[in-house]
Amino acid sequence: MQIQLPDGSIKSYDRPVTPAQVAADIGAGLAKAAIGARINGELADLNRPIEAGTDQTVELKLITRPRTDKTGRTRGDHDPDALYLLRHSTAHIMAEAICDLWPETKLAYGPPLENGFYYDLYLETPISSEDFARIEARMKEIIAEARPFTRYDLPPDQGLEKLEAEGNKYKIDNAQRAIEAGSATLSWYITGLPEKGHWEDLCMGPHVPDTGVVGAFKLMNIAASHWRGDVESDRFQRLYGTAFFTEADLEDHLEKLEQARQRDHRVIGQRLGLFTIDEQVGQGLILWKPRGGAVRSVLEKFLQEQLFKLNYEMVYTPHIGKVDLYKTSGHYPYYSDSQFPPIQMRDGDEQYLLRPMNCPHHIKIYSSEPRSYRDLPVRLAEFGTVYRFEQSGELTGMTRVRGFTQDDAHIFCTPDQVKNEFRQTVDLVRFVFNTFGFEDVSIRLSLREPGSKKYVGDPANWDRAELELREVLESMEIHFTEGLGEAAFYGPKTDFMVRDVIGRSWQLGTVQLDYNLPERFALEYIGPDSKPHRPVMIHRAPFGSMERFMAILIEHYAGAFPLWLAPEQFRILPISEKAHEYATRVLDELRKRDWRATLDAGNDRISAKVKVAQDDKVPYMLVVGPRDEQAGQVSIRDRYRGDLGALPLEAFIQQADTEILTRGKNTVLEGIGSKA
RNA sequence: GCCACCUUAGCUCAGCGGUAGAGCAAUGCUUUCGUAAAGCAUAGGUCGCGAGUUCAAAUCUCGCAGGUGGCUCCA
Repeated sequence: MQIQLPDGSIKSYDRPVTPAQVAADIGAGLAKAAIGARINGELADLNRPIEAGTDQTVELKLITRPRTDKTGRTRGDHDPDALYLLRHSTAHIMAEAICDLWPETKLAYGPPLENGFYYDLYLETPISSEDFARIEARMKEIIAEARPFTRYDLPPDQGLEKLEAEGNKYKIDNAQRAIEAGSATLSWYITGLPEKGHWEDLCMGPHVPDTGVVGAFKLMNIAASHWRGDVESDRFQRLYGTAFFTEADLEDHLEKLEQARQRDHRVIGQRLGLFTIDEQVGQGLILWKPRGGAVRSVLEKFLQEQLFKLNYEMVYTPHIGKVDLYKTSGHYPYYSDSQFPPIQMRDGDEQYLLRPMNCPHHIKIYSSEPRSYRDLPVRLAEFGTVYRFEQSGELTGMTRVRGFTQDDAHIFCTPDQVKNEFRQTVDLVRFVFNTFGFEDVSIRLSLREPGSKKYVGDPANWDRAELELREVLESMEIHFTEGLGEAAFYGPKTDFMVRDVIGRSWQLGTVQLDYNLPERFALEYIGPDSKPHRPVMIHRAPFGSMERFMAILIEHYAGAFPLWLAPEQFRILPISEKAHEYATRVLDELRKRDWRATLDAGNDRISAKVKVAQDDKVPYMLVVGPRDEQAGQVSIRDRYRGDLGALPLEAFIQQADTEILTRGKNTVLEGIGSKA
């Protein structure tokens, strides 16, 4: 058997070996550092025998604990494989500790995650975060014992028999799934040695060699989860934790989490006075304060400018409509659970609904007059506010709310025009995202779940729509993932997803293809043959919703909006009251241009004014004193670059104007560097 | 909606059975100052809301509301 190592070198063996033995053959240092392996790409235990015929070549990559620097931090990037093994094993250690403390615990499932691990378990007694210290203390004991993880395998029937005898239905379920997925055996891991091991868990592995490898860990939080993700099924307690090879790495991780918290749009939104939520107004209802409103208004103007270039037309429609409208559209029968209940009129049976979507209103504008094929595409745009009754536990800041404004538009076009219109809207979304410098955007083709009853319309239309979306994305060479069951109820869509500071993924922009609503509303246009034809609709929103986009934008810039977006673009800081008159003249000059400028007329010292303006993340501070007044200049301070020196007021205005018009591509005094 | 936790001054937080505190912000006065916080003073709180236990509740118990993290959901 040939073992090929990542550097290309080959070692030959005439008998089965384990990665541990290969590591030992290479060197004592490697043997000590190794904690697992990839055998032909598969993650495996260090002591897993490598099975192969004599003439076969096996690729082996040893996974080692990281090298650390003087401070005990991992050097370079963390190895995801090493952390995966470590965290998986830590999950077992936590599970053992919990079973020690609560012997009636029934374990279910405990995988590693990107940043840690969790274990789902069934236990009547609620575990609270106050119990974490006890659990952690027991875990530390297990780690101090440096007990080996020892694997053993049983054939499926014997294994199931054993599990039946133990009576844990969740593990039996796991085992049955493994067998269905084609597992030849069922495996257990003993934390300890077989002859004296006292704790074991059904587990596919792999694991680190022993519990002593875990250098640092922390239980993070506890949440409810459900067996097989089914709300009706048994409720688990899910404990989240994280683990690293060293204390310093763990501390760095916790520090990063704390920094992320400081970037959180809810923290910054409060600090910078961008928005507020009032419980008397209602959960999930955003009140945009003047500074947030300033940003939003720039965003809306920016987008409208783009839309006019693409021949969109603005429309305005009310926030409610009769229930019957939504029966026709399909919203009411299909999604009544997630809508605010209907408004019942005093007399008669009439009911109105707060609209969950804007499309029915726009459809009625389309159908309010006869349409010719010559008029198409018709592109109707509106910053349309919609209301959805999201579950209370789902609401978060500005990212998940109950009332929000979509930068919505509906394109009505002929079947021939679909691909072109779709391509154009995808380009628009990409242009928007590029403008704000979003780089970590993933694109998802959201398709229907085969066999589900969540969708309206003719399957043939669905097939056609899904195929068209796919073809356009491929022709544009866009990399995308597929999301089965993520489609809208009326059609498939392309979603643009970004992550927030906590790592949660949110849908922002969306482009949706819809053959069904034109059908349900019997929309028509007259074709060149003088006969009526059915148009196709594209629903699209580049920002998605103003609220969610704003949230992501706040986090993206950590509240430091670029000049063209900043709620307060300039703040004039007079050195003393003697300069107030000149400062006011400067202020007037900026405001004449509709720029968002303020004057700090307080009697603080200049350094105090600077500090406050820095904290408020104002892009440019204009320091003015007698010197500046005499020279007709302003002393410019940039929030990042500090004191940029002085410029004549007119020259500064010109440079700032360029920075605003180019949306930050050219900044004031760029490249000049030296102080004036 | 489910589970755990949280809710004290505008903000960040301390107090955790004996009747409310700090820093920052605010307001006033002094200072008139050249690039990340000058000094002094004043004001500000039914301790989320409602019950209960107790001689006594911000503190203990229960209910409700809102928030945070997950789960589920997400047109």
